[in-house]
Amino acid sequence: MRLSSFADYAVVLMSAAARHCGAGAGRDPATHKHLRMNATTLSAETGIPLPTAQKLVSRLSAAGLLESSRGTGGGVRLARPPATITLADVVEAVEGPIAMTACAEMGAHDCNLESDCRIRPHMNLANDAIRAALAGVTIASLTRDIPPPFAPSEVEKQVAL
Amino acid sequence: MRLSSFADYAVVLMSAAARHCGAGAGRDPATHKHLRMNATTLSAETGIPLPTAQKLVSRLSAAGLLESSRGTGGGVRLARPPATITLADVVEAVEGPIAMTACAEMGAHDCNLESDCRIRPHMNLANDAIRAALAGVTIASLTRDIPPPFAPSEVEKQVAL
DNA sequence: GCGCAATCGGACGGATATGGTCCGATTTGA
DNA sequence: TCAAATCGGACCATATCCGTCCGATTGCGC
Repeated sequence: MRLSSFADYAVVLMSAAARHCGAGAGRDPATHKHLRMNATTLSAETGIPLPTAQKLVSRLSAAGLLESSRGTGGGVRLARPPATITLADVVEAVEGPIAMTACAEMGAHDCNLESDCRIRPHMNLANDAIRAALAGVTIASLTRDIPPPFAPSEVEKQVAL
Repeated sequence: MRLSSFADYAVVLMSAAARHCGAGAGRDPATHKHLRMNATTLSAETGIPLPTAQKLVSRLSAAGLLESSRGTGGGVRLARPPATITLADVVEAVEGPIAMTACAEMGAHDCNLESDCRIRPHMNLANDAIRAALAGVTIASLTRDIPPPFAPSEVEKQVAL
């Protein structure tokens, strides 16, 4: 009943990305510097190990939450406004569909007594409630509240910052 | 974001136990047969592998959800009325405290920037919502609805019943 | 009072999934 | 055209979880 550390990291990473470069923010015409973030920058800022950050960027891009540009000066940026991205989106991007029981998954019909299952509708109800809870929190809301520059939710085994 | 198969099984097992022997149901004075369920019976009825069912019984007993009696004719029964046992209780019994992030756990203070964490309160909010969703479903509600004698929620790799 | 049988309880080993590391493919800028 | 920097995917170590087994304990029958 705990989300994977990947999902946890993903939330932190998306939050950091939202703080620096919103959707549509290409490059600053004045400074001519890129507003995009790359995996290295995000890693340094959040404390997430670089390889893990790269993997997360990859998955989040594949899920359509980040837009990536390759080559020199490339990087990633949010594909949508932070207010339209929810925790449910992020979690599903890295962990797959939110389904507490295997029953609840899309095309899963492995349950041998599926038609007679009494507790399944209740499970689905709870499942929907959980998804709604996650969908109620947007990335935008995570960037508000407290000023400090960075704030990893958990960097347990990270000794040195 | 999926609960372990242990937790899934535990729900099925508790549901089966509630269907047969409610709290306080000792032995039937007429038939002189025990109303208690043992791990073997529960296993046969739910399709849960016997060793796993034993393990679940053990954990659920330790958590105070089941009362176990050893020796010949022993077995287990619900420690409380089914209406007072929720999915949250069962899940916590077998999976530990419901905490999406490591931050949210009881005595976890591993986050190196704990005081500055901006997303933690939001996570806790979502966490509470999830727990509330699970706490809203009682074991008693799982025994209603549909008549068939048994109904495992998922017995994926179980070929023969 | 004693032995037996049945049960719970904990310990061990294998398997799956996760997290971390590395190298190659691709693209932009000079 | 060359070179640098980036994303993308493949590989391996680790940890957790699941399934199996054996021992400890208790109550019944003799």
